[in-house]
Amino acid sequence: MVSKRKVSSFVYMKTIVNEEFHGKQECTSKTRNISDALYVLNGKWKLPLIYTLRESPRRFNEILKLIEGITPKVLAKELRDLESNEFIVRTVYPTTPVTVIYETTAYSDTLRNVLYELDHWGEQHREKIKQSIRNNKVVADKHL
Amino acid sequence: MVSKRKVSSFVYMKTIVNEEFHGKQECTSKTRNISDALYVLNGKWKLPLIYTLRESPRRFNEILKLIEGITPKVLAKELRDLESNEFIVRTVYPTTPVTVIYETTAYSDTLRNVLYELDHWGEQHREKIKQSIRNNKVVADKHL
DNA sequence: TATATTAGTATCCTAAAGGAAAGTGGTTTC
DNA sequence: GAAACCACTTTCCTTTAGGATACTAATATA
Repeated sequence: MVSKRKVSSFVYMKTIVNEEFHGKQECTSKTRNISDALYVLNGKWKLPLIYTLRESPRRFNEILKLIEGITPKVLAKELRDLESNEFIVRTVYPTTPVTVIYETTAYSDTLRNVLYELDHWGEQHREKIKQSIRNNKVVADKHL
Repeated sequence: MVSKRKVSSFVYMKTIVNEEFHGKQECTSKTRNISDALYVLNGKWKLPLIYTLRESPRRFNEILKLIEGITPKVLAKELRDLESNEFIVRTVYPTTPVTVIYETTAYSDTLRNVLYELDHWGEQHREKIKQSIRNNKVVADKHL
């Protein structure tokens, strides 16, 4: 009845593959965790996508309207990436027209605190930028 | 809105639930914070850099050795970016040869929780990946 | 027959990120 | 006079991210 796309499991992590890279060096071990996290989460869309899909499972065109500015090509690619890293699951229901539901896995729940802190920080950051603009300081920002 | 399409009751339910409990306006405003945060923090180096500079003020060549893989050109650019966003301060001491110290501002301290959660998540993520490799779940990838 | 809907692809393109390798200028030490 | 140190800069190059626009197949509705 429903079909799920076959995915080739995880992407190797650069830091694991390149053992000579991080390895036993004490100095880099402190930033290694953050670099590893960024390696799978980096980019403009992945975290916002996980955030909205964690709120609720959604369909392709629904996400397109929800995530402001994303194009179908980019969305399809990001969803494939997230699926291959087991953050989301794609399920096809054979309705007419077809229905495809994307929903987060339990693994996405481990990002809960990361998302919460980024959400919180982003909000106060925008407030700071607004304040800077009022004080005639010029700082680049995305939303006004 | 209720769809006239013939869908399984499962999907039909979800669509209604989505519309009633997760309005579109609300959702986009929530991902906006995260997008705003990513706008200034995105990239391979910024968060690892803030992390190490929050540990201790450091000199240019010191950072170069500490952050594995970064080149002087990229480091100089990233430091300029972080400075312009008021995450760090650059101070020149007229020694011979010249000494340049980079240190974080109080504003970088607002990223404390974000960094802590990313650090924590990255560590457990790497453990998960290692486990997957031991279980032979991983298929070859371009980074090999 | 014409149109709409679904979940995407296909093509083409630009800008930005990132990287390798060498060089710079001022000063001090050997 | 040569070499080394520091904090970068310069040049050239490749890769990746992201975006605009158009298009597809299958079905259903008007």
